[in-house]
Amino acid sequence: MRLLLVEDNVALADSLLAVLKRAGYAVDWRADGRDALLLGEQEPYDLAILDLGLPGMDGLEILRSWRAGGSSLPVLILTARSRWTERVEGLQAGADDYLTKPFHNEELVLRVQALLRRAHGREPQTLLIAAGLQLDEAHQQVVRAGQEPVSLSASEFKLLRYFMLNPGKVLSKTRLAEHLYDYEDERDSNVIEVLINHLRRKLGREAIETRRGQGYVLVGAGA
Amino acid sequence: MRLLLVEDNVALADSLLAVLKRAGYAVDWRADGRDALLLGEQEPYDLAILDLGLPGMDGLEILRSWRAGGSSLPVLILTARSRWTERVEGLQAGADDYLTKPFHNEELVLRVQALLRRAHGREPQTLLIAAGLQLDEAHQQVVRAGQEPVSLSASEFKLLRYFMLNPGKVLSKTRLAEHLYDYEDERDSNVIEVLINHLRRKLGREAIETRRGQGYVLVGAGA
DNA sequence: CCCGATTTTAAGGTTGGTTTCAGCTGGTGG
DNA sequence: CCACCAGCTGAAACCAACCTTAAAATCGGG
Repeated sequence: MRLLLVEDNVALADSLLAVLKRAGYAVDWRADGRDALLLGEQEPYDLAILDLGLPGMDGLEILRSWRAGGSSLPVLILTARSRWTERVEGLQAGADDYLTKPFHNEELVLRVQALLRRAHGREPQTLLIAAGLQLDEAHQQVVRAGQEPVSLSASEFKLLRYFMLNPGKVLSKTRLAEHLYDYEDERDSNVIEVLINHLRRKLGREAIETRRGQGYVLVGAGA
Repeated sequence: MRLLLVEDNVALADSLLAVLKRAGYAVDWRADGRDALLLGEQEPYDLAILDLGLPGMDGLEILRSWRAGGSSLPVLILTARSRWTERVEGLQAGADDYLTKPFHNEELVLRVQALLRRAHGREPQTLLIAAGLQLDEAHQQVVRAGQEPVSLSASEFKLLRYFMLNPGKVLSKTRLAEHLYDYEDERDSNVIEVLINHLRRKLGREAIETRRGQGYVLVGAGA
């Protein structure tokens, strides 16, 4: 799988490069819009990640230009939260998905995976399986092996997904909070505790163990 | 292994130098940011340790500059007080790990080891092995060769880790206390004795020997 | 704009880890 | 052999982390 990353912020680009490579993709990076435009036409990429605030040539122009040339290259757009009207424009211009900054690395990888699967004609398989649970991204619900589906709220879902991405690991409250809320403000609250409580109610008390002073673990296979 | 230490506080730098050298690394030290920037570009270091509060040029700038130049030098960041926005910036700027001051010397050495291993493609192994025990930092657990994992409380764990970092050595109660509690007031209590008692209960009575008037030793391999 | 659902805050209760304490044990020197 | 001192140990007291519940704020759809 070969990706093209178009991003002018060097620091961010570097970090994304690292993440994507670790996720097993070959990634080319361009900071300049014009370069990217050409590259995207010439090289057989499987997907492009496009930042909208670019020097030289705007991300949207690049996208429109590709689409005008008949390319169906899957495109994931990165946009700052402040201007999410861009998102609409982006989708109209032919983007396949978008992600607002700041975002979490896991989120990006998930989107990329989903897009690639979709591009390969497969149903974007959205079932994440761990600890005896199946998590269905499309319907925001969870199923325990052979039981009724459980419906979760948005944040319960996010939290559980993070657990399922790290099965068996001890996750600190801080880390969970960091993942749930796009970094920024430090929170002094017990939101996480409350959410854990909700999850335990819905999944069974034993599903999540607490390791005092360290964090929580989603426990294995379980009955 | 050759490290670059960038730290402007002379006292701290001195102490870190000593620690790192004792751990078997060759270390160059620079207090000035600009110097460090150049050095990091010119010399083939295996890892850099970077303080964020620097005169001349900020640690983050240095890091960004290195990354912009294409360097993949592993970087460990030191930051005061868990001002975690700094930390996020740091990681985004391409740092590989961070440590908040104050920290214990052993902690630093452990991180450095982990980073070096990771940089060499190995799984960042978190298993500390000594005296027939395996100590797993990630899960805060201890396993005796081929037996059930033993669950330890936070302070029991810290104490045992210190023993395992100094296998076979006689450690005085004072020294253990110093290590357990960030060098504050001299305590007149038997906390250590109590903790030793707990450890003996969980690991077996013979695991720790008493040297009357001197301290304790974690005893060797055997049964 | 209103209503129901979700998210966040707040408060009090519970649990379990840490520290202290008091009495005990056993080695050591006189 | 005794007295003393370092260390041992169980239990109480204390404290911080965590749980739980409910009410307040916020969000989203109609």
